[in-house]
Formats: sequence, structure tokens, C-alpha cells
Amino acid sequence: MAQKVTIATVARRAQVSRQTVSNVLNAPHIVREETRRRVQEAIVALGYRANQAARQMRTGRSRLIAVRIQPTRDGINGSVLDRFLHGLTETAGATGYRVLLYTADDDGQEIAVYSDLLAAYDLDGFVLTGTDHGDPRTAWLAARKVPFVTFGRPWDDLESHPWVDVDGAAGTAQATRMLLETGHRRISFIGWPKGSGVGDDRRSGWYRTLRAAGIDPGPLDRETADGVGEGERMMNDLLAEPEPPTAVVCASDSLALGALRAVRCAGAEVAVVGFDDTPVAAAVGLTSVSQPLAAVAARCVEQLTGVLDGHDFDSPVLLEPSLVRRHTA
Amino acid sequence: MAQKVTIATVARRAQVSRQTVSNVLNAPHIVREETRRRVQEAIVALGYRANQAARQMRTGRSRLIAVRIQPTRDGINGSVLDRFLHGLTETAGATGYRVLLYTADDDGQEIAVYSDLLAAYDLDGFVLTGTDHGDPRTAWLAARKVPFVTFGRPWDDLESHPWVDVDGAAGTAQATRMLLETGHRRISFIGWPKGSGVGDDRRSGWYRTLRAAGIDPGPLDRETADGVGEGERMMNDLLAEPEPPTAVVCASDSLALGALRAVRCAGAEVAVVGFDDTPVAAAVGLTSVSQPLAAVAARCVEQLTGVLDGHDFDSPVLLEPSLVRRHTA
DNA sequence: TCCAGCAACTTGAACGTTCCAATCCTGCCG
DNA sequence: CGGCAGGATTGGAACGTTCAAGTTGCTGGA
Repeated sequence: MAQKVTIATVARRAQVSRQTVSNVLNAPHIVREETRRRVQEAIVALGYRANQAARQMRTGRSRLIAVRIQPTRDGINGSVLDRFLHGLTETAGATGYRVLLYTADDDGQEIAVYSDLLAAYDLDGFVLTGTDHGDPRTAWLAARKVPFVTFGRPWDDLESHPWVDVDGAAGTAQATRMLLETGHRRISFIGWPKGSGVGDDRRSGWYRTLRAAGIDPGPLDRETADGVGEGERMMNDLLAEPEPPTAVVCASDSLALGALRAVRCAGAEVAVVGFDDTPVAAAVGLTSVSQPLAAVAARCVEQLTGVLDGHDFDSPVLLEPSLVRRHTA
Repeated sequence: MAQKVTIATVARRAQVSRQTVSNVLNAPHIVREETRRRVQEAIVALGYRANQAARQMRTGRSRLIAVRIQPTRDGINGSVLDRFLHGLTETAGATGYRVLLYTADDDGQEIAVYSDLLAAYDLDGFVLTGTDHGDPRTAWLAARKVPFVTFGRPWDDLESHPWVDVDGAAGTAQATRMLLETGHRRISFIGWPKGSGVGDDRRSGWYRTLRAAGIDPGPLDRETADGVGEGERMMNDLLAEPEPPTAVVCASDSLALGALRAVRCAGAEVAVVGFDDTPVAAAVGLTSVSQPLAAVAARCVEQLTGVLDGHDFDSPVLLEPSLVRRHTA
């Protein structure tokens, strides 16, 4: 292995001082054109890379952002995180940031991890996914003025911190509109019990669209926990009605998959739309609402680096999902 | 925010020198019992955490390991990586290591990332997934004596570097044995074209088990690229035979899902077994061979930290997968 | 009595970078 | 032609840790 190339090596070769090399890297405009070129040539020739640890020690910034990786609670929805992480890593990399993973079993433990990461690694910021009403984590971070973004809007105060989210209501509205246009009138919704921010949001798009079309959504609405079995049960329930729906919008692909199974078993003709466009949906040909995860990730990084560069945080970002049409609707 | 707590703060409070505090942390045995206790109390009282950047600058070690996150080529198999990453982060965390992500579009770019990460972040080691015959990445890393482990055995020379893998052959053998025991005789295999290490391995378990049972596997074997559509096509092909199989083992859940669809369309009665136990398998009730990903991740970290601590690398690790029985077999 | 040997602890230096204050140019004005 | 403004460049110090080489104090053998 060749000798380590430091800023001093570059300086010697370019016949300038250490500081000038540093300036070329961090404040190019204050260095004279010709000197800058000479230094840059030396950098390339020697293959110099700034040592982060040293830089970090001086500046207190690590160019590292942390994301929690969850234990894939529900298998189906797991791969959403996967795609999100990829997008995050890619966008972060483009601006010179790197992504660090951590795990935590609950909010309390997660906060302990924050303080560890901040003290030991001088972490620059955090990306949180899935925040709840009155989340203790965002409160902790905000109190210490640690930069962070959330994927998922804060359900209490929309202006409390930077966030990026997908407009779930717009997604279900789009699905419902499409079904209305294909001639459906009795369009059910199988979603989660009221009270969860994400779930209520998704339900509302369907609800409003039906109302706008002059249809009473009331009797068509169903609530249940997430899961394939639950979806199947609810769909069977709906099929047993005197006037069963001809289409159903679901709050997740798990529910939709269950519904689909019930429909097929019964030999019925009911259009089914899921949510999240998971691999499962692609595999079984399920029409589903797709979250633009790469874009979400990109905007998260943007917001975070914005704050890190000292800007006040931009307005939050709400992205439109898109409907991926397959065989089931 | 309170003043930063450094080793000097602790030293003052415990009435010892910096170095003694450092020794308590890195070589406790050379410090007198009573002194050690005093220092440790001060550490706890002040909430001291060693600054990694400073430590790294001196020692050249970052306690960081890097893993590539792939763009989820094939959606179905994506979530495998997800679970692997979680396991990795968890096990690494337990020994004081952290996991850093990176992306790369091809091998050449990946090597460029290595050299960047090594120079800028003093990375301690890499975890590679899915190596090929004559992989340029392992060669590059080995040439520079950078510690790394692969998830997936090196297909050329089994002793060339530490690795952890799942015994795919044992998995398909187990599936085939189970099918034989349930009375099946004509058991097909739908796998990838010969030449890929992983694919050949999975095929061989099925092949050997059938041979051992006195059955000629030849006419039952099928080769195709991965994918749901491919699986469906191959299964239809098999069903059109004069003596169609009564069961089929597949090299992936994608293929199995396609096969399953063909079987159901044809109204046939054919048992289907997939490979990887992806969320899709769980969702549709597909029997599948499950890789012990958490264990794989744990052993990867073990191997890597072993090398980092200066031990010669242990013998490679080959783990047994298990068969998850659901409705399709 | 003297000092070797050892355990326990301390001190100065170094890792590679950036901050800060100081110095060196260069051209321009009076 | 001296002085001065201001841009370009430089050298010393500091970030928090560990390494290497010290110092101190004690035990025990000649």
C-alpha cells in the first residue's frame, strides 16, 4: 500500500501551504485561479481524499445521517423500507453524505441510540419513518436542536418540523375515481380502525370521492386490523350483503390480497385495489397505489441537508402517489 | 446543551490523568481496581462517550462496516436483503460496530466506492452479498488486505476468504424428501440455467435426492430465467407432458408463484415449493425454503470482527435452511 | 545500603484537518 | 515614491484520542 496521502502531501506537490489546499476544497473562490488549478491537479494526481475523521474533529460535522431499520413487522410491507433506504443512500451519496443504520425496539431505546450516535459519531441528522401522535422521539430531537426529517407528516402540528409525506388521500381518491369511471357505483373501502393518521388519511380520499359522486359511503365502509386474513374476512362479510360491492379499495396490499382471495373463492367479479405497490402486488397482478419512494427519499435528504446548511426549513413536501393498473381493476 | 464531555473532563473528576481514563476503556487490566472504579463512576456520572472521530484518527479504525444496498432488482427477492440488513445492524451494534450503506451500479463503480470509503472514512470492513465466479470485487479487496466477508460462498476457491452461506442444496433436498415422503414420485425442478453458482447448488439438492430414491431426474428438470411469467410458462410446459409431475420444487419464490398460477389455472393438483420464504410466499400460502437470515448476518459480523481483532479467519460457515410448510405442499 | 525490577500512573507528541491571526504581495492613490 | 487597501497565502494552534516514553513509589535481593 502506498503512503497515505494527506493534505500536506498535496501541499508539497502543489508548492503551496496546507491551508491553501484546504481552501481549494472548502472555499475555492478565495483562491487564485491559477493556484487552484495547480492544487486540483495535485489532488487528482495523488488520488487525495479528505479524511473525514480529521475534518469531523475540527468541524464537529460528520456528513453522516442515520436511519432506523425496522425488523419487518409485517412481511408484505417490509420491502417499502427497502426501496426507501436505497433512494436515501443514493441521494445522500450525491451530496457527500452517507447513511448509517441503527435498530431499536421501542421509542425509549431509540432515544438512547440518538444520544449515543450524537456523542460518539457526531451525527449530522436523522431520518425518522412512521411518526405517531405525540411522538416522544421528535420531541427529544427538537428539544436538542438536532436536525431531522420525518417520512410521514407530524399528526399534531404540521409546522413543527420538516417532513415529507405521500398524499394517501389523493391515492385512494385516484383509485376511486378510476373505478367510478369504469362504471362502478358500489365501491367499498377496507381500512384500519379510525384513529391512525395514515389510515384515516387513506380512507378520507375514498370517502370524499364517493360523496362528490353523490354516493353514500356509510354502508360501504369496513374497519379491521391489517393482515391478509383480516382482508379476506371483511371481503366475505361484504359479499354476504344483500347488495355486495362491485369494487373495493383497500388501505394496504395485505388487506387487498385477502380481499382478492375471498373474491376468487366466491367466484365473484369484484375489482380490487391495494395500497403500496409491494412486490406481492406486482407478483399477483394486483392493481395498487404506488408511493414514489425514490422521490420521497430524495426530498428527505434535500430537507435535511437544507437544515444542515443553515437554511430555515422549507415548507413540508406532500407527494402524489400514482395508480399502477394491473389485472384486478 | 451542556459542555462537551471529553476524556479530560472525566480525568479531572476522577483525579487521574487522561491516559488512565483511556486505559480504563481500552486495557482495564492494567489499572488498579480502586482507580478503575473511580474512573468508571466519573464516566457514568458525566455521561461520557468516547469520540469516535478522535479515536479513529489515532488508531486508524472506525468501527464502521459497509454493506451495499441494491436497487431491489426483482421485487420479490428484495425483502431478503431487508431482513439481512436488520440482522447485520443488530449484531454489529452489540459489538460496538455500526453499519454504513452504499450503492453502486456495477462492479467497477463498487470498487471506486471501496477506495473512497476506505480513504475518507477508514472503513474497517465490508460485507458483500452475492458473489460471482471470478468476482473482481473480492480480488480487489483481497489484494489490498481489506477485511471482508461475503454472504455467499466464493465459487472458485472455497478457502480464499471468510464467507457465510446457506446450504441451498440441503434446502431443496429437504423439500424433495418431504415430497417423496408424502407419496410424490414425479417431482420436477424449475430452476435457473446452469452456470450460476447459487442456481446449480439449489438444483443439485433436488437432483441427488431423487437419484437416491431411484428416480431419474433428467426429464423432470427445467431451466429458465427468474420471474413469475417464466415460472408459469415452464409449469404449463410440464403440465402438457404425457406424464406431468405431481409436485415441483422451484429455485425461487418468483418461479414458484408462476408455477402455482399455472397449476391453479389448469385446475391441476400439483404441490409447489418455493425458495427464500419471501413475504409473497407467506401471503399466498406458498410452502418455501427459508434462509436463516438473522443467523447468517450474525455469523457474518462474527467472521468480520474476528478478522478485525487479528485472528486468522475461522473456517467458513454453511447454515441449514428450513422448510416452512404452508398450503401448497 | 543500594539499586534492579515492576506495577501504577503521567506527560508530550502525534493523527489530519480547519480556524484564526498574521504575513506577503500587488496595484493604486496622493 | 511612500503608504495603504485588500486579496492571496501562510504558520501556529486546536479538536479528542492513543502511543511511546517517561516518572514515581514500592519490594526485595545482593
